Amino acid sequence: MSAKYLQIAADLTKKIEQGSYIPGSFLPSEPNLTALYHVSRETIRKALNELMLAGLIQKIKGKGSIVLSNARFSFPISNITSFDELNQQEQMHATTRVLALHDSHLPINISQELNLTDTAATYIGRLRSVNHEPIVIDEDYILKKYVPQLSKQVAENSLYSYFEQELGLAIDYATKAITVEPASNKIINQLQLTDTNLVVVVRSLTYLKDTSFFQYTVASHRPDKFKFIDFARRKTEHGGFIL
Amino acid sequence: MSAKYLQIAADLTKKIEQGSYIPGSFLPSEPNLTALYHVSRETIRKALNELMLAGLIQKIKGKGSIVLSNARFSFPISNITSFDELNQQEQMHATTRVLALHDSHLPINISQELNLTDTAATYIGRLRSVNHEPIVIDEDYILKKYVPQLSKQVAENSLYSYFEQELGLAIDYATKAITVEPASNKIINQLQLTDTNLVVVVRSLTYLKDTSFFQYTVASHRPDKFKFIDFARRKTEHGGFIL
DNA sequence: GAGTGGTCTAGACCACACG
DNA sequence: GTGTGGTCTAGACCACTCC
Repeated sequence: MSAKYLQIAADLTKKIEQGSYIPGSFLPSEPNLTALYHVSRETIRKALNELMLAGLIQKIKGKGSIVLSNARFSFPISNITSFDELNQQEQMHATTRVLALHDSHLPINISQELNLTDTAATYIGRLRSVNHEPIVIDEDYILKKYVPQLSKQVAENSLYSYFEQELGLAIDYATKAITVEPASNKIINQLQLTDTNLVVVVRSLTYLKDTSFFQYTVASHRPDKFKFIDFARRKTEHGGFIL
Repeated sequence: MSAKYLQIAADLTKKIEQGSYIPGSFLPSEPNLTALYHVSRETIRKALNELMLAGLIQKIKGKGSIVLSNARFSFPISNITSFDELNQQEQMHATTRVLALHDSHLPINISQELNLTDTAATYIGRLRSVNHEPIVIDEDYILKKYVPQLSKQVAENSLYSYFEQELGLAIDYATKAITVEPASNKIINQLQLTDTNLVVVVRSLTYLKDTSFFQYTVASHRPDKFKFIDFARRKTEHGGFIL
């Protein structure tokens, strides 16, 4: 049983997606939602705040909460969604081929930057394809400390669901960097690049809820298949924040 | 006079940045912060939530709020920060050359997608350079409805500070899409690309606080100079959200 | 003035971590 | 058990929008 405000947020999200609330129109006012859901106003406000963060609504003081549209996240890297979860959402026919799976260590620059001593890791190399077109090469380093063993079968499916559901690991946040770089010949061949030697590289450092570092990933995307969509709210000045 | 919780968030942020609170250590507990700042616990929690969103701390139930580090946003597209604001933050010597400034209209695909009729806009083309190296070509379409006139002088400086401080426009959020595409010959020349014809294209739709569409921007970056860094929290399943 | 969202309070109960 | 963060309440006052 999750928190009330999350249930309310999920319910409102569903109603927006189903069209019960039309983009451009206003949601019921906070006092009205308070009555509808039989909760206090602060709880309603927490729920609406979730919709704000998701870019689904915009609140206007003195007027109300307006339903936004166009907020389509077709490749939401910003939410740590993995390839397999995307696959299900986007209804595309994707395949994953495991190219390598063996014991290894974190790259030195990473373990140095993070000040880690226990760098034993499992290395996984995977080629993801959509409709028989190679899209991205994922290279993962997963710390043995948290995942001692990994099978090829798991690697062919979703690592994240295995980590979370089978191992009970609580994945929580990540820092990601996107750059464009020349690819190695190996990757050029694997992605079947012909016109260019450039790939989009997304490097991720993933952490657990207890802030321990857990996984390093380098994803090399075909540049013509890469798309990243983001919703951003403007920071205010002088130490201000998003609201 | 901004809200208490924002002042507290700004104060805590300052103390983290100054090193009063060390990465890896815990902040004072919420009851302690309540006493320190003489506010209620919910107000403290709103402040801490801002630090969470900014990736500065991580809260662990039953333990406390731990100070994170490593979260360095060297090119935070995800916060709508503009080139000029970045310039000041990053201490780099940057120049802006205005290549074009004339009346125009929004591209048809944009006005159709957004269902706009009043598409009169000012077109601005600008070349941004750092240390005499061309980095990015910005092409802006700014609706005349909100900004009837624009001078070359304003375009050479920060459009955003002009919009916000001179015109009092409240810029609030944007959707952004990042792709990699072949560039036109014109842009290839302007960015002095030699090894490749690919550029990183960041398209932005910017909106005001009242949800009215305001500006369309196409930024074409030299691929070797492009970097995007992001901090992301994991979405929970079944309609769940970030927290 | 009536209705809206923005902020804040003082208290309560719960779940989790640790000794 | 004690301390921590997570949630929720019922009320209050303010600023803004619109009539």
